[in-house]
Amino acid sequence: MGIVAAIQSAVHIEIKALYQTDFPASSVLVNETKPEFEGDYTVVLFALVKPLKKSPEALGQELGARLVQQHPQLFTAFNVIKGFLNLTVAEAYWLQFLDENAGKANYGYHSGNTHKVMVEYSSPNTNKPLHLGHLRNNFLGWSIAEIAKANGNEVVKTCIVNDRGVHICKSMLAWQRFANGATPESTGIKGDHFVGEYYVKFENLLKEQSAPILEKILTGDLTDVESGDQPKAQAILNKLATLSGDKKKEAEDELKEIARNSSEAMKAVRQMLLKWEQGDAETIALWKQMNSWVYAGFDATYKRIGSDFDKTYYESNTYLLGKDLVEQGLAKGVFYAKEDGSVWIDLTADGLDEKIVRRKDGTSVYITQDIGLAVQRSEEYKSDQSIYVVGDEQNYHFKVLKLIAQKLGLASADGIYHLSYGMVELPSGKMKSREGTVVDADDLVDEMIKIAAAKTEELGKVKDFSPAELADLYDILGIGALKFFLLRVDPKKKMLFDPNESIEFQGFTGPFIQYTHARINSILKKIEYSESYTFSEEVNNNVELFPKEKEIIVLAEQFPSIINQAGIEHNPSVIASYVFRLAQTFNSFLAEHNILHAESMDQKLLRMKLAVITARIIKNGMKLLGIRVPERM
RNA sequence: GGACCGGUAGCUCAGCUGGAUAGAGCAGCUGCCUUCUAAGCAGCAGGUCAUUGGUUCGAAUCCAAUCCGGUUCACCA
Repeated sequence: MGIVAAIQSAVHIEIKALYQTDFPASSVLVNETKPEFEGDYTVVLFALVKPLKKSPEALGQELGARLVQQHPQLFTAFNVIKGFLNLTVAEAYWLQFLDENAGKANYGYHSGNTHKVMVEYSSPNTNKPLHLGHLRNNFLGWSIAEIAKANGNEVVKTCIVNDRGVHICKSMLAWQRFANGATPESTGIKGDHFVGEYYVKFENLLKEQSAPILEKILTGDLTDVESGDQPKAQAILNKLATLSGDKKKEAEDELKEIARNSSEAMKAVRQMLLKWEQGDAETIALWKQMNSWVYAGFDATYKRIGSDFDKTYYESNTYLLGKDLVEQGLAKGVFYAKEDGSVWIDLTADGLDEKIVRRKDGTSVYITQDIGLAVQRSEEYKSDQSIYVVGDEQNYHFKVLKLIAQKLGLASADGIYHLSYGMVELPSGKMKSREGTVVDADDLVDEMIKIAAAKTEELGKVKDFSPAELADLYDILGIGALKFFLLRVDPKKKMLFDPNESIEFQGFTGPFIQYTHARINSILKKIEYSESYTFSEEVNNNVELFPKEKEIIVLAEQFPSIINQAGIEHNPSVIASYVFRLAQTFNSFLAEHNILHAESMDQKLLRMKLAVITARIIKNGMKLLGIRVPERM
């Protein structure tokens, strides 16, 4: 039991004893005492004042006295200021805590939760390389999975690869037309980038072809427009003159889209997709070939950034799923069919809209496939929670997904959790692939490692490192900085990626924390501390703690509950903030006190334990973020 | 138009189950390396917590309205 829970429990017991009133322990509000007051933890009394019919001052005095009297092993002093009961926790408690935990390799990690959690993340498209947005997704997904494990859960990491569809055919078509048989091998270009180039080539072709069509449409001439789109185009044209501002822009974009769809290139792409669906040998062969190039590229990137999966699903295998669910839904009356044969669900009662679940041609739409996959996976793994790490532009999609699953009565429905994260934006605005403003993942990682190398060399502390050690260090620092930068903010919120700030190695950054670890490690080495060292039987309750020493212990004691909190909130930034605060506190302590040349043997031993537990928390905490820490730097 | 998310220091972000004088980092300014790594430490300065109203002992936090920004509401995925 952590100290906060212990305080809550003690308050619960003593209030019952004093006033025969039962407050659930968990309802007792316990905060860290602000530095300007005397004490470690504070019980906020206001909520208790009214039911107990006591003044805050009287209640504080009575309760404080009683707590100190009844729990001398926990509390040694108290004071009451306004409605706040500040408690000083016994030094012996802190020392014992330190003694019991400093040697634990897995300090902070929980065990024994029986939940089976599935985390789906990454979900790349196989038509272009990974970019900055994917990095946030990958880092988040990986970290969430680790945090779930650290909370004692069994975790399965999955990935659904979007390996089929119009966008893939675009790259394929461009390759057929422009590549002259070129391959990643023949050009020396990484596979995913190679394929991405053809995607861009296709987009350029499309731009060329659709521009004149759009011009013609705007003159009112719809002869180039696909017959199916003509009524829609006409309707937009009719109201175009009456529109202005955003509405006008929207209408123009729709026309642009129609023009694009009417181009020869798009017709060819749709033809190709049709052939793919029919299993045309040549098309399938090209598709396999190009995807294999992309996978080789992805694998290399995943390896560098430390992403991995227990199970990878491919949309080409799953896109037909969900059909029988439609039948089930119809039978249950959850869905209804329209005259044209399409199948829908009416979610207006839930504040949403009507949603199609099967097209009139009988094929299933994205959301139906997703439900089908959800069912398949939950049957395969029997997980009780599925966390989907997907951008917040799909909030609506997942709301609908969960609702449909619930209405169908699927066992896995309630376990669906959409970990929605905000977009990564640049100082120049949003990343747009069509405008070429995306930050490429590989380039970014290269850049970070390069900067890590430059900064390290500049400091000149690594003269005795071997080339291999150096390369590893630069990796640890560069990727660590990047991961920390992307994970330190609340996932829910959109974030700004300022390149200048991301390469900063000072302050609230990965390298700052890594540096603290290296420093501690260097001290421990000088003390000749080793992992096999055991602290038992060395408890010394006569040591008086300095404020900085106590601060570290108080923080260290919070680590398990921080992990718990991060798990409940699905939020790695909780860990990032905490580890930073701990590192900061330790550095401050180091500036004030000496470990090697401590005032006494007892003091030295105590500080050694502080160093050990701090280093361990940094290491274990950073591991939950997917960040390695160096032994020296 | 409906739904959802956000607006906190010059910048990037914490804090949001209501609690003490709203916190970090960066940038700016002062100090501190013959003493365990200065990728560090100590300090100064910087705020109408978007606005208005409400709820109450107490509101950055809850409610309502307004303003601003974003996302979404496809027989796309």
